[in-house]
Amino acid sequence: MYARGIPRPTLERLPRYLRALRRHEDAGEVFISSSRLGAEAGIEEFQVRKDLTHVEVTGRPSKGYPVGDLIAALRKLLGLTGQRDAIVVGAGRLGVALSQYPGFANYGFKIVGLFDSDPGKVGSVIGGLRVMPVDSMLEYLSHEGIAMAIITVPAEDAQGVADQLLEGGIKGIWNFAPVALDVPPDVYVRNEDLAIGLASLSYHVSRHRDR
Amino acid sequence: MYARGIPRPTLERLPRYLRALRRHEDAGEVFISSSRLGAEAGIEEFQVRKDLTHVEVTGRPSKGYPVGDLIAALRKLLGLTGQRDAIVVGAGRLGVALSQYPGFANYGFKIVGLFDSDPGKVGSVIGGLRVMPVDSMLEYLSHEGIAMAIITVPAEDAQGVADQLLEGGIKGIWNFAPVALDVPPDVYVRNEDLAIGLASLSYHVSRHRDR
DNA sequence: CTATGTGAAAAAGTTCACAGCG
DNA sequence: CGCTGTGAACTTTTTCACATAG
Repeated sequence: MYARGIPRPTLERLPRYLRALRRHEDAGEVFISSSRLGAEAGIEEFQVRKDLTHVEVTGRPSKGYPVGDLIAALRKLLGLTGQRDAIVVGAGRLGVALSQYPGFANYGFKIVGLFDSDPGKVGSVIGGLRVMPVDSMLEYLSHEGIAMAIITVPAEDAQGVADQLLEGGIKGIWNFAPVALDVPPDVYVRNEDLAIGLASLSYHVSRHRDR
Repeated sequence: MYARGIPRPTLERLPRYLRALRRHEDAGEVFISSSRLGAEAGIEEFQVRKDLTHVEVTGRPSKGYPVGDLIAALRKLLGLTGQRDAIVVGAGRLGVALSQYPGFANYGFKIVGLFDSDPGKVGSVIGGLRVMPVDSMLEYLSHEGIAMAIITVPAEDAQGVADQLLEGGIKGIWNFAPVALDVPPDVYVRNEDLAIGLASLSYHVSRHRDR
């Protein structure tokens, strides 16, 4: 019912509801129950109801939640209505993959700039984006008013890049470099160390063997 | 002190300790304190100590934790000593990026197979890996005894791929397709919807604007 | 009779504070 | 002393159960 201070785990689940809801909208369904929504998102139904408590939408007993309204409310809540442009710093394989990742468009996100420090990469056009020199990043940001950036540079360069992003007014950083970034508290950093994903698989698989 | 049932958040932090510890080992340091380790991993020191409770290593008052022993224990705990080969299904940009991601090698992980259903991709060699047809995957798995797989195919193909992986004896799946997979309970699935990352940034950035 | 919304209970995880060991 | 290890307090999140609304 309120929009502030949503629990982190809830926040991670909201996009999954949104995804499932869109399929229902496409199918022309007007209401969806928490149990149905949960089944599609892989989440328990009472968790769904609890999560939706944080959204400005109320369900109807015997019917469920209004699909269209819920989508609109989730989009608003997740900030998917405002400025959604982001840049990628680091035109390696991962940076390139992310800069063209089709899944982002589904949420209205657009990668509008791709930067690299390698002169051999700068100037080339990758998937419709021209690779720009990192040196020009600050100037670029000062013109464009972009709030989100993705870092896919090597660990040793990440802090330097982050410093420039901050100077350029970036308020949210998705950091794929395996290093802890030092930023002021008003800037949100989401760390995504891909190796942790494999390590996690590895742990579970090895426990599996032990049994 | 025990190795079973480690809390999920702890498990996600262990690889970060491992990363920091290796830097210390390289620097020739024999002991490290929880405060130092925490600072490098970006984690509070009491959290570090609590987490290390789950590891078969004990620190020494006034000195800290033995770096070498701790590394060995973490590696063992995370299953980084056994079979660490994995395959990638889906040779799109993301699949290719992951199949060559240098960060995996740091943990001893190796991507040994790359599969795709597109005949136009099959047969080409990408970063030393030959793209193999998905049709041959089951046979491949039955020979190789691989336990981990990464799915980067489109959402609509993901369940079909997962079914084949299960049949091939895969016990851990890292799923980048934005869909909930249906698998038996003894198979571990880690879902990684990249759009959630951007949505999360977006939420925090938009709250930032509101203030 | 079905499905929401929510207090209350339970579980999980974090933080603290400090006893105790080298 | 310095730094670990951990019980206990606290906080957050999940789970449950059920009154309530259409």
